[in-house]
Amino acid sequence: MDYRFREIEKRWQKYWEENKTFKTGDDLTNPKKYYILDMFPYPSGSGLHVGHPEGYTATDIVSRYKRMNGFNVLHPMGWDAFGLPAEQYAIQTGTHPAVTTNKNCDTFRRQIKELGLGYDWDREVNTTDPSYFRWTQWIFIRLYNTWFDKGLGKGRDIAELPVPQGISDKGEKAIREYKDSKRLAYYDDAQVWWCSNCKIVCANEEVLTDGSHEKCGNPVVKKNLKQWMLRIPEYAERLLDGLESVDWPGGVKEMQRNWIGKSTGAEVDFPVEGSNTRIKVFTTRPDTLFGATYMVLAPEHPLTPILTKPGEKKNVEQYVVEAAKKSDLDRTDLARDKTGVFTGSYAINPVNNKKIPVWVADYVLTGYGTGAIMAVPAHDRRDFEFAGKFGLPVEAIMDPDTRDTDLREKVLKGEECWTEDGKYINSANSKTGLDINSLSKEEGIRVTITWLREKGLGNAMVNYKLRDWLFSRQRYWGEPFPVIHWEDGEITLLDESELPLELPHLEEYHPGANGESPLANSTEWLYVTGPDGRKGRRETNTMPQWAGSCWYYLRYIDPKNSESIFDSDLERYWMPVDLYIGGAEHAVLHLLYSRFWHKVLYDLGIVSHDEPYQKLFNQGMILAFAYETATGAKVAADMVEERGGSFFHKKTGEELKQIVAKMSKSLKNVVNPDDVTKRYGADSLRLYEMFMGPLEATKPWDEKGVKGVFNFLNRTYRFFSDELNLMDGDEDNETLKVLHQTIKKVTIDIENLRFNTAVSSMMIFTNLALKKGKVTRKSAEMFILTLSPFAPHLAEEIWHLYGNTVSLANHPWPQYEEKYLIEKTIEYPVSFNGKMRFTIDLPAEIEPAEAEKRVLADPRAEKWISDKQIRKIVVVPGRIINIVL
RNA sequence: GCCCGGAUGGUGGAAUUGGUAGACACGUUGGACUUAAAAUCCAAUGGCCGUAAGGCCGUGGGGGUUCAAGUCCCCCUCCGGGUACCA
Repeated sequence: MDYRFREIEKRWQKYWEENKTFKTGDDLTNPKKYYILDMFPYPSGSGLHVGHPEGYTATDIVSRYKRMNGFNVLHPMGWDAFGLPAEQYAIQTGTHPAVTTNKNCDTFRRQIKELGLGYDWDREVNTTDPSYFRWTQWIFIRLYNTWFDKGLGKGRDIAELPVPQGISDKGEKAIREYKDSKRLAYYDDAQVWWCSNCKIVCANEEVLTDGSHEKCGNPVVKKNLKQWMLRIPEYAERLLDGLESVDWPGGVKEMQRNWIGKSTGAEVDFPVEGSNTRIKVFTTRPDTLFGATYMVLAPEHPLTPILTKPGEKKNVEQYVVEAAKKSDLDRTDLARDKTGVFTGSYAINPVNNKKIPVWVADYVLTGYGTGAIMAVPAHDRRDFEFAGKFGLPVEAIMDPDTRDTDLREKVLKGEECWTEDGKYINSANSKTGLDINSLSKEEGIRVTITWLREKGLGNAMVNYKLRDWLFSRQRYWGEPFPVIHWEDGEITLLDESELPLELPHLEEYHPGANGESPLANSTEWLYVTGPDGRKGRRETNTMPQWAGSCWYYLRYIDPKNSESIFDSDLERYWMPVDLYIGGAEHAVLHLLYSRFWHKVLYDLGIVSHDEPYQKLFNQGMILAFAYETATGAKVAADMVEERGGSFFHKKTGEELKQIVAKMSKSLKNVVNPDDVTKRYGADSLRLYEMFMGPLEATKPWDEKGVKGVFNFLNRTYRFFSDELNLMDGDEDNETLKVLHQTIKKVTIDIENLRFNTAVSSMMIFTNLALKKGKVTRKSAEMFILTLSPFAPHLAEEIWHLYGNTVSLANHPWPQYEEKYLIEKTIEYPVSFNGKMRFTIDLPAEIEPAEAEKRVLADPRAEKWISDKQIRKIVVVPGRIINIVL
């Protein structure tokens, strides 16, 4: 019978939809629950590309497998639908982003259904739906009303914040300011890239390396704008700790640790000569204080203008302007030339009372540490380069621990930099009373910190690279903040009962004046009057796209609840997410932000677990073929023709090179799953996505490869759908063995997310069945069940042909039996000096000594031994025999 | 720059996690079927030498550990992801 995949797939998709086959069970007494989650997509206008179904097919297979193993499965899908493209489209066409968004969601939903992916569509969420973002706003209010209690190491309600006597004495305003300084969400100036031509804030990626705006080519500068910020660094330690308990790829954990960037050290105050001002620095190496020969302030440091002497004013001001044009990446790039200017001021090094110059340089960043450093050029590479360039003194305070005498001499003379360990020298001062000479590094650090503390000059300190999270965007298409700015400067949040605060309908989506979002143009929405007659203005910023994706996994649990964010019993049952699959590009930001919110909700007693995602897996990216000329110019795929295995430009006839690149509109190499489904069917697409290679690998899409799995499905369908190929009675021994091997392999591979080898083992079984010509009905049924999570339409069809009247989706998973897998003999490879020469069949249970004897008795061994002395024979039971000559 | 990954036939990949390198596919070549094509089926297919038996080489490059290295260690090259307003 022909494999009529179009008809078959349509039939079963209809069946699943009508029977709600994949509806989540509501039996909370079933202890076997499995919450399996895909990173939900941004529904772009171009629809799905073949990269999306990769992860979705993987989770679908696991879902179906778990369901067949008696699990209560939660497997939902939704849309991360706020975002820039819909807004830009609105600016151009005036179409409301909600219209565009809904259309795109419809396309995505249709495409996903046509792939036979078994989601519970009754739980679909959409971040742009007011009934969803109502709760995003609700969480924001929670963040605003939470402070982090360092003593307890957890977030608490702001009402429980103890206000020091000195502050409460000063009255309401002081108390309010104190509380605001502790809230997890706060409103303050933050630096953003500003294009004065377009009058908008730019994303880093929109700023080109020469500091110009990608869209208009005009230079961008950094500008301070009032922004909402979240104090994620308060949770740094918790975010580090939590990584210990989750089953995530090591690389992702490592990236998160590095991103948090914990470093321990000390903060040290440097008095400024002739002033009461002190410069506070953070250093991981307080033990090198004796080597500090100058100081550096970040250009944006508040003391920069104050410490600049009149004679240096022009230089410094110009330098600060220039620095504002550079990105952090440019500024800290080790390979780049260091720049800086002298302020004219001097600080006093507290350990030896030496006068040291204060410079301004952009290799020091405001956002990290205190925005000022003490420079120890003898023992820090960046400081050494800077000192060399500007002729600043280099004083070695560490005798290098090296055998390279030449290098050691240079270091001691200040001609080389030494960042490794050594013995302290020149590290004592009788007047200040600090002496760390001859101590080890740890002791040096400890003694110096004790000394600093005693003198009131500093203290031990932990610093994190992790910065406050800039949580607002100057956009229309995002969640509005439930915030009112009153004319007297007070900020209040809406009451929960007033949520959701919806977006106003606009005629015009152009940005507002002075970098405000388009919401600033919606005067009716914007201005409010309080019950007391006080006038106020709503927040015009909206939340970033991260906001909706930070907690969507929680809403899936109870998506239609209008009373609360979700039901607690349901949350306790379903959380944590058992398996989360998505792209590695989200390794840090999304996953870190999401964990942060979850921990706050946990501290407030809203969720029951400290970590949201128990197991994480990153699927690799799918690339596509692209073409380039000999000079490396890219050629759009529709301009290329293939002739005899080579590729040529259709117009110029030039021979082109086939390369592998990201799918992109400009290269015209985007593969649409619809085209593949039309030609080969959804089961083929699914199977190919899994067969291409390991789920985590980056791999190129090759249409020819689809043919391979299509052939397999064709053969499988033709063989197993034909009654003539089925027999009653006992199964052939070889068939039985391979069948059970296949079930075992597929079972273990699904558990380990190794789908590519599962598919190949099923191919092996079908190939054998075809060779044998007949299999028993029982074998056929077991095989079809094994195949069903991968090619569900085809499997349901054959299952139905075998006389079953209900879907196999809830049929128990086939069990393999070890007794069919036992081998009586093992084919041992025999190698001489590690080179395999021949194989020998030996009983599986053979003793090593007996194996040795049998090998040496084999005539083929003679040739390799000849007259040589046998030095050793290694027999690894079940594996190999190696004879060392 | 910094952090995290990766590199195996003409191509995608497999390799019991230190034990026969190339499973399973694609492609190619030859054959069968056909008036022909498609589809399907059968066979061969890492490179080099050889009629063959067989031999030598071979997992990005260089070194090392081991009876044994694609797998472990050190150094290098190239490619990909992230780099906080793309999400």
